[in-house]
Amino acid sequence: MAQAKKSTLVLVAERAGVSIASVSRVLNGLPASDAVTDRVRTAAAELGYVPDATARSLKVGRTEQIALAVADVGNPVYVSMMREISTVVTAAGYRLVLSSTGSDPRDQIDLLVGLNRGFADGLILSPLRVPAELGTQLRASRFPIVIIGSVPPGVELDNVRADSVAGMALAVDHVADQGRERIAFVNGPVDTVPGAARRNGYLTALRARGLPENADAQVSAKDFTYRAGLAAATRLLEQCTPDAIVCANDLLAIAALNVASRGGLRVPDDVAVVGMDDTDIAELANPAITSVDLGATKRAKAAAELLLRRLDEPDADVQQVVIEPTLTVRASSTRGDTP
Amino acid sequence: MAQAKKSTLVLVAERAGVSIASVSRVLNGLPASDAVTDRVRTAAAELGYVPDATARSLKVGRTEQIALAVADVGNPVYVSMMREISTVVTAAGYRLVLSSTGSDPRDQIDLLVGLNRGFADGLILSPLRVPAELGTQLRASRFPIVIIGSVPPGVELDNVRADSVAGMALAVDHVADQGRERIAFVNGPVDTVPGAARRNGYLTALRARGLPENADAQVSAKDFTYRAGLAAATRLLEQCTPDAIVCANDLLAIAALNVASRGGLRVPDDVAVVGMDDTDIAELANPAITSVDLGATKRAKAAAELLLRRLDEPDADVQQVVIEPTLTVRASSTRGDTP
DNA sequence: AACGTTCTTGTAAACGTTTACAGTCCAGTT
DNA sequence: AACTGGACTGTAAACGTTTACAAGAACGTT
Repeated sequence: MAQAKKSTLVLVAERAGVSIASVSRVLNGLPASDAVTDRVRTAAAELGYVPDATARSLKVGRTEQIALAVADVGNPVYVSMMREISTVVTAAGYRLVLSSTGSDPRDQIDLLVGLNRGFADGLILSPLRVPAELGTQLRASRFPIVIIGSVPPGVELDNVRADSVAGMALAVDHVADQGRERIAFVNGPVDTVPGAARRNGYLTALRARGLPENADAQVSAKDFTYRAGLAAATRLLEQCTPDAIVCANDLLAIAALNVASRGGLRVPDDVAVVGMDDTDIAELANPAITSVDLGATKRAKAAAELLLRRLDEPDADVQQVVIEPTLTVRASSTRGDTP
Repeated sequence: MAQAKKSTLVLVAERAGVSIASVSRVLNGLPASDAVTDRVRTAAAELGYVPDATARSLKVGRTEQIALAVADVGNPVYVSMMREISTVVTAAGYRLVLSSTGSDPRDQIDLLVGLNRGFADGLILSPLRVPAELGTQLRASRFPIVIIGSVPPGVELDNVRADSVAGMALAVDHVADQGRERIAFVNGPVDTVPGAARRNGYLTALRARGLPENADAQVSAKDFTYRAGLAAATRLLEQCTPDAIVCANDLLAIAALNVASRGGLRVPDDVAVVGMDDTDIAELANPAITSVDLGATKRAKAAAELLLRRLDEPDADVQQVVIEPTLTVRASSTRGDTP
């Protein structure tokens, strides 16, 4: 039935009494006489022959692998992206190679030169930070790359983006519509791409609404994590008394929620909390957290499809997709009549 | 500086005026004269030469890739395992290929025959369910495999296991030591490997403690998810009034926590809640959830190291590692004086 | 001065496929 | 009977490396 030795085309060919070309043809469904087809099929089955992926890759110039690089494999947003990308690319017959680019910006560079070794046919990259050298490396790549997030200046690549400004507006408008006016903001690090974008969105939304910007009502966690969020939210509530807290992240939102309610504030009656990304954990907070979905899975799906398309037609026009955010209202922001 | 065409050994050799063998030797650090070394180095740099991974793999018979197969890329436990495995194997110079084996048991089989195509040098497999055919396929594999979880009967493979019985005992003893006697259990599906093991652990712990088994105090969620947990916990609290709820999972635990507190029960005063796996989310529940760490990251690390070791010495003895569980006590189970 | 060492380099084969090309065979034409 | 064409099959060359082997150079030894 199955065996422990590896068997090759020539073994199958010998056993079937044909040339290796014929074996290859039969196994790839190219035309062959019934007699040869039969002999090859049974020989291959008897030997438990499985074609070698590496040899095939070398010959046809494709690895059937797609690389995915995210900053932190553990982050819930990336997790949902990974899951989505994984299903899309495996459905298309590709394997997924996972690279965690960590916090070291050099990792991204290393990855890109690594990509030029040809271990994958294409790359989906979601950079947290965008150092200058990344741009030059991106431009020098021989392989298709699609970016989740914004591309460095001067780089022409397929990319898919969230609309942070619209997302923040959704959050701010939602609580402002309830008559809340002291809308605070718990951000992540401002020197990251999402951190900068969300800060910009928050300020724009405030301005559009005619609400004052108040420096005391803004804090930045030193990370997009729960721990960092606890510290930031504590700081925030020491320096102001908001009636709504908008957060750059669901983890930060849960932190804010817990700090607030442990501090004796009632959520949502005294203060509303709104998160962002609408990850699974938004639902399991108590009360469940209203969250702006920036379309992580949609972005992931779009990115995967963009890459697959470019692998099909390498010379197609560069495409840019923007995913519109949506608001999922839950108990943390609905006074009185909880849904 | 960098270029868009792929350059090969022969291009570098021509430019340096030496043979491809010399280029290969220089680039691999084998002895060569200073003159040749210099010429090759500069030629390679000028051309932006990067060796082709596929060709190298074909020649040396290694892909420098390790495959990881988990049931659900989205599950927090698997996420932390992934993260750990990712760091260990990349530190050792391997890339990580991710396969989600989903719920379809055929996926695992497909993966194993796929592995025989040689796209990876080894596999780390964490099967949720273990159909009979999996055993025969595992035995037939030409490549090193390490199992996270228990191995099918008759299969000799490196593996690393959690000690569910000890873990459950930790949970049950913890609440029983507080004088709680009506200790309920929210499990996941019993037809899964962890589901069965945890159920067994719960019953064993109860017995060891001299506590009665009560069918009404046990429910199984149809999934290890929060949603399923809500339904199961609701059912549980309709059919009994426990003073402690032990859960097979942190997600299930948070569900139980929320159902209980929304039902007017005070946690931990009226009822203690204990989770399992000690994932990140245990900490962000309110109150934070006491959880038994079954050592997911330790298991992941051990599995990765086992695989690396076997890749080094293929004929080493089969090794089996058991990770001891630990209990992290948090607010959800500590009456009165919260830590 | 001839010889053995040692060090360096080139030639060529191999890894396991795919595929262009040429050859064979056979049927159908003229 | 010779010829054309089609359908099939085999030969051999790639893909880009690594590496066994042999050949050559440089050197010290007798």
